[in-house]
Amino acid sequence: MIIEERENQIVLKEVDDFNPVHIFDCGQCFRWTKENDGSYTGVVKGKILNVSKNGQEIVLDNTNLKDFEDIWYEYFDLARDYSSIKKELAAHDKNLSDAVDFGWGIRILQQDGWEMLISFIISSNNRIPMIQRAINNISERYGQEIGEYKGKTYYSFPTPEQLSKASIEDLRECKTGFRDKYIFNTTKDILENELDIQDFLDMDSATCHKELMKFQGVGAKVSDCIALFGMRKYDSFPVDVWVKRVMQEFYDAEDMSLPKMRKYGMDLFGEKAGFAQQYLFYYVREMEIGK
DNA sequence: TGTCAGGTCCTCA
DNA sequence: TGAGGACCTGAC
Repeated sequence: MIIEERENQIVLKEVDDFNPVHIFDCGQCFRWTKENDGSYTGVVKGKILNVSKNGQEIVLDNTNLKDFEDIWYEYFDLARDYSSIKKELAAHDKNLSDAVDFGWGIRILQQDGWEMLISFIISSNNRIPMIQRAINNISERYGQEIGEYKGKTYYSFPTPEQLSKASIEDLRECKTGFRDKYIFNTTKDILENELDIQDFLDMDSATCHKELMKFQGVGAKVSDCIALFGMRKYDSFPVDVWVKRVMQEFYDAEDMSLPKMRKYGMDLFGEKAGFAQQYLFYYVREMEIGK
């Protein structure tokens, strides 16, 4: 990978496994919006970034070399060799190989654990546009104004302290629905017990999964998503309706319960279960396989 | 008008 | 343990 600094931009050349569409549309994040020109704009760590693919180049707009080194290199997981991961997964079986070919540019973003916790609580029994809207409402009301980009104002995701200013009714007004009390209680839980989200990153996967489920509104699936996308637990295997479908279509899994399906997937793909899940999930959802 | 969506919680056996 | 129902919301 070659890194080139231009005016207010960083350009990445010769990146093998990086496609903004795959990365931002594979269901791992909710705060990147697609612009009319096909690029994506989002907010991370108080910075607004726009990402586009121009031929073989990846263009990161509205940034500089320092922020690239401090934030974006880690956020986009650029130290990881996705080619070798894909090679290993593709060798596992034909279906996974097809899924990897289809979503070749997926990378698992290293997102903020606290933001993932609240975001995936909102995701339960919900649709993606509604999830995005609720998170945006929360950010606009309780986060901090970051600035403008191409005429639009952007806000940071609120800290636990900032979000604690919201009542259950306030959260309902943000269109979180019946999850309002889950968010309220989880936020209160963190502040009152002085829980540090960073501690979850140091836990082993099983402990992390179990501890996350102690928060109200966090069941097995949501816990796995938070662990995978916010806590670097790459052996997590979130099982939702889509993954259940793919396991039955591709892997002869019988109609088993979700906890059993979770174990089935973790046993099947081992320490790379999270990566396998992402390629499979993106593949079946885009192709609407098994629906 | 009824169903359904990237689940979780609660209740009851 | 496991099954069954309720649950905000809004798009079809």
